[in-house]
Amino acid sequence: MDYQPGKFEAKWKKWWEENQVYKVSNLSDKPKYYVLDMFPYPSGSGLHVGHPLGYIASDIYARYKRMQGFNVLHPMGYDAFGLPAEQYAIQTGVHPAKSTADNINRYREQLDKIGFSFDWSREVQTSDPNYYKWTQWIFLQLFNHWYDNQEDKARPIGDLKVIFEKEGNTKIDAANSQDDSFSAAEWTAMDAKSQNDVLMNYRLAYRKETFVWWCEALGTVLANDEVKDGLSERGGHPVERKPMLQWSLRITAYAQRLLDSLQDVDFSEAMKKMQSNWIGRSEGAQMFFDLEKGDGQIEIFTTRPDTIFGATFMVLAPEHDLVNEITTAEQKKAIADYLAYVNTRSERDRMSETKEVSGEFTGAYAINPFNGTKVPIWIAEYVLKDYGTGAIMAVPADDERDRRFAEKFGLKIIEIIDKSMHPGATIEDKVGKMINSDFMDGMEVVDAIEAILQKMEEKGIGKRQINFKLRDAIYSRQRYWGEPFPIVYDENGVAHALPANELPLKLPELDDFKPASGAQAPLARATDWVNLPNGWTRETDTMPGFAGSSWYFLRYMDADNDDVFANQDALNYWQDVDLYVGGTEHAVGHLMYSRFWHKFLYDKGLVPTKEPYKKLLNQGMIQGVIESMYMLKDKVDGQAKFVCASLIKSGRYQEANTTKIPINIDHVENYGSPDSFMSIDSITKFMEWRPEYKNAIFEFGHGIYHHGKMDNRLYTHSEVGKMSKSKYNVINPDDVVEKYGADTFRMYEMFLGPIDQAKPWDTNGIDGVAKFLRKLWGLFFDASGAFNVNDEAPTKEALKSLHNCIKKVQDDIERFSYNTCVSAFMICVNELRNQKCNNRSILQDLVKLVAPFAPFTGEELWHLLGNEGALAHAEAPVLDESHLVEDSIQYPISINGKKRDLVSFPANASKAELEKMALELESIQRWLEGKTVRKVIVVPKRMINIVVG
RNA sequence: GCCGAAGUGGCGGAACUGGUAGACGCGCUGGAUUCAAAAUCCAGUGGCAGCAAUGCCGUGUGGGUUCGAGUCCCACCUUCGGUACCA
Repeated sequence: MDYQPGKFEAKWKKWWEENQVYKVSNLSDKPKYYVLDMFPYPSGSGLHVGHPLGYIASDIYARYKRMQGFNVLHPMGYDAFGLPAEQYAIQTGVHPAKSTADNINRYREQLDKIGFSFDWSREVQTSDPNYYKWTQWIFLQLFNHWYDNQEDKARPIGDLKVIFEKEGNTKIDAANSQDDSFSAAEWTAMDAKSQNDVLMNYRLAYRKETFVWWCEALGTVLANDEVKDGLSERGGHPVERKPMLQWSLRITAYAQRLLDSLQDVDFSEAMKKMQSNWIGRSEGAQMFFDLEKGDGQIEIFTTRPDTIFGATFMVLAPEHDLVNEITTAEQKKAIADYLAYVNTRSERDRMSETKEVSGEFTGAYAINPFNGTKVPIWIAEYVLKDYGTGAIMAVPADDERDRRFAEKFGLKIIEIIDKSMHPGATIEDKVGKMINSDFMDGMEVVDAIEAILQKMEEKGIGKRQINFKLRDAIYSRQRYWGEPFPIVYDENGVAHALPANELPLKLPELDDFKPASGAQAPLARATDWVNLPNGWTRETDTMPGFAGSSWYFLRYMDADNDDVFANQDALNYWQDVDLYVGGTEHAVGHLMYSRFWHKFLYDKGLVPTKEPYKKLLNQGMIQGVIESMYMLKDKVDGQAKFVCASLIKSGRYQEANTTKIPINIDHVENYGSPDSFMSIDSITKFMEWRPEYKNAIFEFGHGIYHHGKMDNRLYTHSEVGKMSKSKYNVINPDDVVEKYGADTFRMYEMFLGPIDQAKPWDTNGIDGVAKFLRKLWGLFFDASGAFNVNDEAPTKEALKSLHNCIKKVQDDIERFSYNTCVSAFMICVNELRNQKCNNRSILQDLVKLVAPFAPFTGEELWHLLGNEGALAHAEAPVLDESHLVEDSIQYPISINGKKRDLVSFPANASKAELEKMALELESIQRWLEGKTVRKVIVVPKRMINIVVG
């Protein structure tokens, strides 16, 4: 019988489901193992060939561990809230819940076809009220806690009230955004609203007017990690800095712990680096500069307090609070003009022109606390409101930006470090001898830093401080399709938590999902829902995408629980995720947030581990080949004709031959000459640049691609890039599964290369894997096509082939080297074929060994062999090294490191014997003529090297 | 700029702790089978020279360490990913 996976895949899929083969219990004597995938956002375009890569890798590991005797939790779910569904709703009126459900069904169908061993009874959907009930609940816990820096953990907000009553806020060391200090008496004298306003500045989930990234096109604010290069990560729309009243999460309270425990997790170095850069810890000093006039002070942060004698001016961020106050009458206009200029500039402008310096003098001066010199105070864009204190002391002698600024505006530069002993050293290297620096003169930089810190503390001018780049996470989104905040406001605008028994607070029904007027979220339209009978109102913003994904892995442990987010027995059994598989794109978003939530829950005693993920495996992206756009140089009917190769290649050219498709224009950007080739992306840009081409049409050439030859008027270009709908290079796994079978698809994705490497999808090689599965199948059948295995004792050579394979595959699975596993299988099957092996015990072990990679084929053969239960729960074959023992070993023999012969010697030969035998070889003798043997290196079982001179 | 990863045949990639470079697969070439094609099977396949045995050269570039380097060290080049007026 031929290998026809289509004939049995559906059967086993059904059988697995009916027998709940992959359902896993929280009660087991076996050791636990938790294999998790980053759950997908169910987009409208379905899965492409890149999505399953990680899922296949994790599934192989889950199946492998299961057969090794572990109780394996391997769940799947959907990150179901999100912007695309909402935008689709705005365009079409289809409710996001409906389109999301449709997409989920499609995803499920696609996933099922690939044969994953997910326990679907634990499925979660973040948009399900039974799930987001607990997202809201955890949010309220954050709302009801503050962070005690002394104890280094979160504590209930009630504790803080007690502290304030006793001693005000002057002694407590808490993570906060409270500007003013107050005594116990002042606290007691405050009215309820003022007290609540103060408490808000200590909560781990707090509401405050802050500068946020506002995206006009999306009609919502975005978090730091959702903004890239001044554009929104989703959609690539411009964003601007804007002060708004928003909810935030005080992730900064956990900055140090998030950094420290990176040491305890098994993430790639690159991933750790990315996270620690994002956290951005820097050690330095906080210092105060008195203003020349009045009794105000400017607070600055610097990592180089030693350079203070070179501080010849100061710079404030344009948005700094003091700017207005200190600007002198004669500079008022200049400063106002500069601020106006700053306002006209988009974030993108600001980022793209970092070489261009701009700024303005406030007219005011500050006093250098060490030598009493008067230094002018400027404002400039290059100082950021967000970082440090939004103010710096500028040391033009040793800071690149300060120097550029000083040079442009003719400010004084005082050299303070003699780096003549260290040519090429930069300020980062912290080397050199101090000069012009009073008591520090002659000191090495590192000693100077310590000396000035001490002096500073003595004089009370400043103190040591640690600063982080990490910002608090903006947690409000002006959207419909997200978790509603379980928050209501009283008539004074004070935020109150909904009582737990009112959770989940469900999303109200709407038929218009567009943002309401101003920066109001769509929910503001649901007036019945917003306005409560007692005159209170609900929060109308919703939570961001990372809310639901910050804790979903915990819900899988106990997915149906209505009383708690997951019960303690389940949490204590499953503990944490042993293996987490997903893409690097979540390095600073999801992974940071979920680590933060986990640590908070740990502080509360609600989870047993400090970190959620023990090991992280990043799968590389499967890329598509982006084919160029060809362009005919001449015009037809007054219109330029464009030919898109990717459409031809994707097989849609037939339809395209007869259809003319207008080009979509959504980018505005100049593009070069139309005579050169263009990528499909750039064509849209080009069209905008040259509107006369606006009505040009796609024409799909035929005959061009098939013959591998280009019309000489056409230009071609192809590159590797992201697989995406807009690039017409998406490969649908369904088609591959349809054509070759799920197991071929699975194995081919693994065979493509190392799992963590990005690689372009290339269907060309898939035949090799398909052939392999046919050969494997063929071992079980005779020439007439009848199932035929024998029960005799296996031959020595068959055992050797099998156990070689077991050894290699088990080693390689452990180090996630799946591509080499596949080649080990190929080698084994080729050998068994040559041996004409159809021995039952050999083949049965082989089936068990390939089972994690090829579950459908494995299951079919397993049952053909007469087994009853599910292959997934069979025991993995056990390696017996005794089958691998060799009588003789092939030794490469080298002269001076160059291989000259390859000879087989007995495996048990001693070093001396090997040396003697090697030297006596005729093939070696001829190289030794007239030379002296100086040394012979023998590495038993490896090689022999003869050194002559 | 800074941080990280990677450069190996025509292609995807192997070589785990320094020890036979190119496993396995694709592609290609020749052959078998076939009326023919597909599929299948067999053989070959890093480059150069040679009928061959064999020799020389070969892991981005240049140097070094070593009996021996794709692997270790130094300098550089290229590509990809992250990040960027972070004081």
